[in-house]
Amino acid sequence: MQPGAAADEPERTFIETARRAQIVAAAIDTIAEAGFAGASFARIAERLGISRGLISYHFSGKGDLIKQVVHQAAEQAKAYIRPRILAESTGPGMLRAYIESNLAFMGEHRNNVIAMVEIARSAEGRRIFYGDTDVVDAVRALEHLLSGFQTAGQFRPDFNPHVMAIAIRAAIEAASPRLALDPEFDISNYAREIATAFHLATRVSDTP
Amino acid sequence: MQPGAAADEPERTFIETARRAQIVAAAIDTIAEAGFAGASFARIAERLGISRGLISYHFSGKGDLIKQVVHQAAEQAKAYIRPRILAESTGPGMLRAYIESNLAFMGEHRNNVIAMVEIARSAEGRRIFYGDTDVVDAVRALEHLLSGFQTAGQFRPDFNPHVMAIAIRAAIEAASPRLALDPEFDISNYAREIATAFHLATRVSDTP
Amino acid sequence: MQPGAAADEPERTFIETARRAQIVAAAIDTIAEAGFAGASFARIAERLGISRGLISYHFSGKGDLIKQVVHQAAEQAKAYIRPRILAESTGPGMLRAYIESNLAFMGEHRNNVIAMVEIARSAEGRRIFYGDTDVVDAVRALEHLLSGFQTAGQFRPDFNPHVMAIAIRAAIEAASPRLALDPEFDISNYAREIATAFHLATRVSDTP
Amino acid sequence: MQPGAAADEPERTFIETARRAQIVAAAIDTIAEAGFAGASFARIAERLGISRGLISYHFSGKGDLIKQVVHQAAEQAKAYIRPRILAESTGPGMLRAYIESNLAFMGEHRNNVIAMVEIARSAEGRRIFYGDTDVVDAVRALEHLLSGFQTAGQFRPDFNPHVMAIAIRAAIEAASPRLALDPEFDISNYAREIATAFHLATRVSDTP
DNA sequence: TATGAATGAGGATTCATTCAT
DNA sequence: TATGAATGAATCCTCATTCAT
Repeated sequence: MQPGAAADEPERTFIETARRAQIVAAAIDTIAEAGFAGASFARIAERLGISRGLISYHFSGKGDLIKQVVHQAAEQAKAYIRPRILAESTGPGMLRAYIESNLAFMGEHRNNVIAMVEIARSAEGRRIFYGDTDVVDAVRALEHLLSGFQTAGQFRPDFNPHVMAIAIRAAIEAASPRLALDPEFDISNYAREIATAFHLATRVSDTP
Repeated sequence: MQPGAAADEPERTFIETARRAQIVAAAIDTIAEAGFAGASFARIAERLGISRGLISYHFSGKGDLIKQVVHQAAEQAKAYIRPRILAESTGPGMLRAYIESNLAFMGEHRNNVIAMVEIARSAEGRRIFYGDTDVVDAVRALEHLLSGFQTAGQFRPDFNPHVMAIAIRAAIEAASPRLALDPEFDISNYAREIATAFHLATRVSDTP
Repeated sequence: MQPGAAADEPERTFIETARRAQIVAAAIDTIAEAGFAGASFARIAERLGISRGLISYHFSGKGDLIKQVVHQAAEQAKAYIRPRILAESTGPGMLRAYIESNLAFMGEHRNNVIAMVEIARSAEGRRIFYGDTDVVDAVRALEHLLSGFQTAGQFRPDFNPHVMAIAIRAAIEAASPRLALDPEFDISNYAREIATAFHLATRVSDTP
Repeated sequence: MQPGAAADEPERTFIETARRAQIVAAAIDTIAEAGFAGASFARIAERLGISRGLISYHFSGKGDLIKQVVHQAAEQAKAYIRPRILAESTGPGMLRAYIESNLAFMGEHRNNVIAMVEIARSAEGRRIFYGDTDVVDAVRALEHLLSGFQTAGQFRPDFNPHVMAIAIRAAIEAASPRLALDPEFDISNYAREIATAFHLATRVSDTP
């Protein structure tokens, strides 16, 4: 959850930065459309009307491009979600904000999220990020949130925060294929339902 | 949920049936091991010590093989899970049985489940099953269970059964990568936690 | 210098054996013609009128093919040269036989030798054979011959067998590019001259 | 053997001359390190911290650059070797000086020599110099030396100077890969041994 | 039934080169 | 002078599929 900055990034021209972003964006759309395995350099390049070689020119390899895809998508997601969580003060409020802002972001940036999920799910994608923190972070940060406020007494004390975090992330990510396939899928309703479900699953029990 | 037999299946010799089952089993293990994209005919054939061509001989294409993989895996899962659900009489009991038997089956047949999830998640796999019922069935059957007993007053009346079914399936399927990657993952504990969480999320509210 | 046999060679069909030999032969000619770097699968395949993929089908990679090229060429060379050396009884006789039979073989199998030298000289080729014995053997075997008969008093005692072996091999291999480029190059005359030169360079000094 | 200047060389600014020399030097080191095939413009440019394009700007093509590499290396070698030969008065003295100064230069300018040999050996390199005099010169000059003093009665009359020159050059050049690969290779000892060997091979026979 | 031979498309990547700036 | 952006050809390799045997 550390803010984006990496000290040793190579300096880049304006044009290069633009091209890289453009290619990353095209990669995101291509992955969302054709899946991770279907997102060949050829298809990405075709979408932009550039040569395959140019992608290799700007990225040191397929793995590099994929990493940038995830990085870019993750940064955007964090920028969207974090303030909405921090605007809340209670654990349950934050949990609801977490779920709803995650899904709201997904609704507004379908492809970003579809691409991330697609990458995370593919075996090759997991190989690229083997040992990388960025990916597991999503679950871990949520787990911390849960266990923190559980200790503070704002959540039911007898659930396993790790398991609960997995379940919540799974429910969020499950929206992704529906978004992609079902044009009538109502994501804000989905968000409300999920938030309520996990509110009930985590609240301190009401009877003494 | 109709039992395996389709009317227009071609007649098969004993040997052919055996070979097909053998190849499907090898495909399951290969997918579980190397991922969907990594499960080439070459690798599957190598595992069995047969020629690549033989797979093409027995299956009309890769899509056909994948369909059989899912079919075979799904049949086994149903055979395991259904009686355990039907042994229960109440809605909450059935829900708990659904969750726990699903995860128990996953624990005992890792590869079957990993393969199914791997296929369901891959874009190419989804393309193969586009419009196919087998895959959506898992969610739909659960949804029927929920809405049936919701009508009967055994579940909280104000949740959307479709959304809840998605969330439950997602939580169950999320166990798959953990099973594959984390050898210390305790699936029976995970099952208990998930069952409890969704029990709380679906029970009729206790306060008037 | 151990005879060809490798115990664990995979069994091969008649056709496969033939194809492999054919491809190796085409590779030899292509290397001789276009150099190591110029011997792409495409060019080799084109020469045979087969597809590029077929070469990949029969050989596990470029390195594998190159190894077979060297192996095949080396076996033929050994089969030609060894009996001619062993037919001699004295050190000087063997040395002359070594030089002359090497060069005679080169004259009769230009491409074989050109290919071997080309491979041995290219950086990539050396990478493939890094640590391999087959290649250094040529110098080492000669060195043993020299030092053996030097000890026996049949060669001048005060030369370094290793250095001398290098020089002799170099003189032999130097014929290769001439063979390739100069159609008028008289290799048997070259052989005689070289044999004489190194006879003089290695004989026990005639004056007491 | 004509001194460097060609009449129709284009005029060059100081900077251009410096850059060209710098690039040629980098090319030499790169070839020595990565082999001829491995010496791409990319690697050469990287070593200097300049752009690939700049090399294309200064040289009309890869062939041009390679020619300059050989030219520059050859000039340096000649400047080192010639005076050492001319300091001798007898044929055998000159031959020994030729061999020893060649090898001494190689010891002191490994990369120069390795690069030259690497180029001369590669098929692509030979293609570039097809019909070029610079390369054959090395052999031809030595051949003149041998035949001149042979006529003068200072060398054995019955050897073929052309063949002998080839053998001597080959022995000298054979040191190059050893220099590159074997850090313990003792080149001055090698030089002495070779010089002695060819002294014996070329001297007028001592017995009437 | 099963094999092994063969294809051809498509994969990422590297390369020398060109050109506007 | 020099750069950096871009190209297109060429590299090896893997894949699913076909077909004669």
